[in-house]
Amino acid sequence: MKIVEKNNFKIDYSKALNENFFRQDTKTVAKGLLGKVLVRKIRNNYLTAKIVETEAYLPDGDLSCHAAVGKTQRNAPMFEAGGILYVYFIYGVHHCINIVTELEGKGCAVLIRAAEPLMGLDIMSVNRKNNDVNKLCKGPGNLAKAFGFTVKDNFLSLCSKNLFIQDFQKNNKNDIITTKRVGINKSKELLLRYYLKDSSFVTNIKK
DNA sequence: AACATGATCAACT
DNA sequence: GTTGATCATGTTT
Repeated sequence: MKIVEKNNFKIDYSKALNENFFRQDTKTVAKGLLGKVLVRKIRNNYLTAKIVETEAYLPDGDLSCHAAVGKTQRNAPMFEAGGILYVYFIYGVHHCINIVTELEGKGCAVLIRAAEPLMGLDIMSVNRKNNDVNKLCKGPGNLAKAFGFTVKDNFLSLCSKNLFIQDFQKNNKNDIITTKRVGINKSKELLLRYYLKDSSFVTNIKK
């Protein structure tokens, strides 16, 4: 396997998170994913980016969670056991990727909202039709587009050599900011958005 | 009718 | 530079 390295990050499948990580409490997973690296291999190329912003969507008391309406064709992946992908299409234009959490039947996930591109920037730029590194994976729609995720990728395992989350940066509690979630109208008062304080790759929210 | 968004453009500091 | 209006567009309710 070709050695690939960038910003002190080196792909190492032995450091991939296993199912047990994703099957924890959703808030724990959402916070825990910050600083870790999303790795996807497509057509023998690696795309990698450090996760800097997430949102939790909870199985109980969260009307904004897609699973709150019960199991449907669209949200079916959310009811599987944690550790797989849930991708949905939104506003007729964008895809958003989520990592399913907790146990089978629960209905919850973590939305990946932004990441710091590390490797495969050339391919991400082509996918995005944009060369601005700062913005390649800024925002859930942009992130999914940079990585080439679509609804066809629903149910994909996040514990495979072609798609996994690699342990990387350790955060202090002070490094993580917690706020209300973005772009929702139900259960909007819940503080379930998390991001790394000093990252310039987090989405800029306008009030 | 609403939607877990983003690009663009006009008008303003 | 920033801010706010507008729009693109498919799927779900």
